[in-house]
Amino acid sequence: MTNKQIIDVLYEISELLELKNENKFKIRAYQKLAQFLSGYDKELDGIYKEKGKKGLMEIPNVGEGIAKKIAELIDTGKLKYLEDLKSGMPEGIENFLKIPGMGPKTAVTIAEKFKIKTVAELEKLLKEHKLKDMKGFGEKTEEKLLKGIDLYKKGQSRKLLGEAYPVAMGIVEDLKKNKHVEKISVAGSLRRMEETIGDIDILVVAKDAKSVMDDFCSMKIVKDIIAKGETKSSINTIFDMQADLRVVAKESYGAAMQYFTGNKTHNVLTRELAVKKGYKLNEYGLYKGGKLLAGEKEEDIYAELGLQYIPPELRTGGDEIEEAKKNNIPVLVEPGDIMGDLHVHTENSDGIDSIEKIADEAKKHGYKYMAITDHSVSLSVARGLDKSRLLKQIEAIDRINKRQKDFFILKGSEVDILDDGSLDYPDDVLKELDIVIGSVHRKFKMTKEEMTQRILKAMDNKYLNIIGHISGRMINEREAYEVDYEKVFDRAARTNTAIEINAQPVRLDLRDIYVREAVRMGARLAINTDAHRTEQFQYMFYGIGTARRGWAKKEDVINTLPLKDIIKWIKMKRT
DNA sequence: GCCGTTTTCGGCCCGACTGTTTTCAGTCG
Repeated sequence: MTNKQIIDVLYEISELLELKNENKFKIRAYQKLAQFLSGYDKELDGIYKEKGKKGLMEIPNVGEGIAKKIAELIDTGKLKYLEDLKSGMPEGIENFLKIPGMGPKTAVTIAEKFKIKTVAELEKLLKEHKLKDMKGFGEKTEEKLLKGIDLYKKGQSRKLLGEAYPVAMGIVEDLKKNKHVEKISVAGSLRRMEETIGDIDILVVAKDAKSVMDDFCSMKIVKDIIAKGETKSSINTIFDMQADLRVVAKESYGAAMQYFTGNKTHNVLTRELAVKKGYKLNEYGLYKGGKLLAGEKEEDIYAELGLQYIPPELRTGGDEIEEAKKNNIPVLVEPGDIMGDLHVHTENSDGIDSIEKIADEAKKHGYKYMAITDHSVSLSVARGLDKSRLLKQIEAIDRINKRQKDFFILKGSEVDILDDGSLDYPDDVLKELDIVIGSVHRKFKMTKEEMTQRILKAMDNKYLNIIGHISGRMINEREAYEVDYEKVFDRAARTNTAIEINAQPVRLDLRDIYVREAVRMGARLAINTDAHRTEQFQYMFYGIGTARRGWAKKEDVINTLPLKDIIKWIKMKRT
């Protein structure tokens, strides 16, 4: 049983309890744990099989009640408690909760009164105005729910970080034109650099809030206005993403940033900490009695709570607050630390730009080096290079390198890791290269054990320096194949092989929770864009965000090294 | 249902906006 399956069950229970109008703290207990587990890098299945129920109870937010349920789930694949909850419910009612604007109260009332099970039936009722006579139910509510059903039908899957960020930046640029805007920033999951984004949160400091609200609600990309108030507005955009704007006074900017950046659990934890100290924390400031202790700067809020500053990417409601108490938050890797990109494709395989153009672009990004890593011979769909084409490319790169100072192109390849773990070029070809990435591109459906052995064997090749996009996942498109990460990281640390954080928005692979595990185990990372055109160099930003979410420091990442040190590092494995 | 420099019971974060409410419930983040 995977963590994800358990997390889904926990959420399902919390939804059903909500529908039953159960104690809200009980509901929160399930949600809290579900959220905690989504950032947890250990497999519950393994913990239970090794240490039993007791082991489960060592996990934060797991007590006796839930430990018992998880144990039953792992043992039998089923949970009686959940089935009982479901059996007392109108069938299909959980779907109603997925409609924006529809909460548990409305869902239960409607389902019970009209005996309907599907969203289609609900839509029909709404269109026939059958619900209008219900208490507290007017025309506007009817309209709101119909809009909600439209959104539901589109399947509001979360957008990729790389899709949402440019939209958010567009909004920021638009709003900056308003002369009342003193400060503006993205917040929420975007600022936390989550791999997928539900909606765009933007925070503004302005004296004339109304004028900013007006501008926000009349932007070209506005599809419809969900809410418009004095300090808060929400819109739907033509990109099928919701955007929320908050306007606060200057003295509350830090408090508001703190409040709108943390995920729900992080915020609850910080506010609980405030209460324990006899303070109150809200989006306007940290207060003791009526007195404002901190508000303008985010840093001050954490300091007054007795915490080290917690970077946005770490505010996930995991153990970051405990670590901040102990001053254990590391200095995380930053964009300025990156010295070069080690995974780039050219027109010679499935990229579109020439080596020269790519090199020029890399220099513009302030890089000191880069690696050209086209595909290897087996990957014919990507026009992988055979030996003679690869040797020709090597010569070409040598010629270009002779012409330039202060920038160096490493001759590389993204070599296929074949089914048996051998590499797609023989060693006498590999040794002509400066750097080698090994990637799995085919035969994803192996068992976990087989896939792990395949990758371990590849790492034992002394010419292999980096494992590329290790899980093969494509967010919202393709599931990751299973790998035993602990074994891979251990081997990586011992063989001087780096694990890639592939910065393509659809990949972000190695993902955040495993980055942290890799760092703990002493494996090095390489943050690469896997660019197939020069515009994709900007993806580096997303890769760094993922690294930061995994608590990675500059020294954990090989492409923060100066050229001579990275060459030294590669040679270490070859000798 | 979890949790404890307020330990085994009694707490458990805080506020904005909307619709239809004549004082507030429901939803959302």
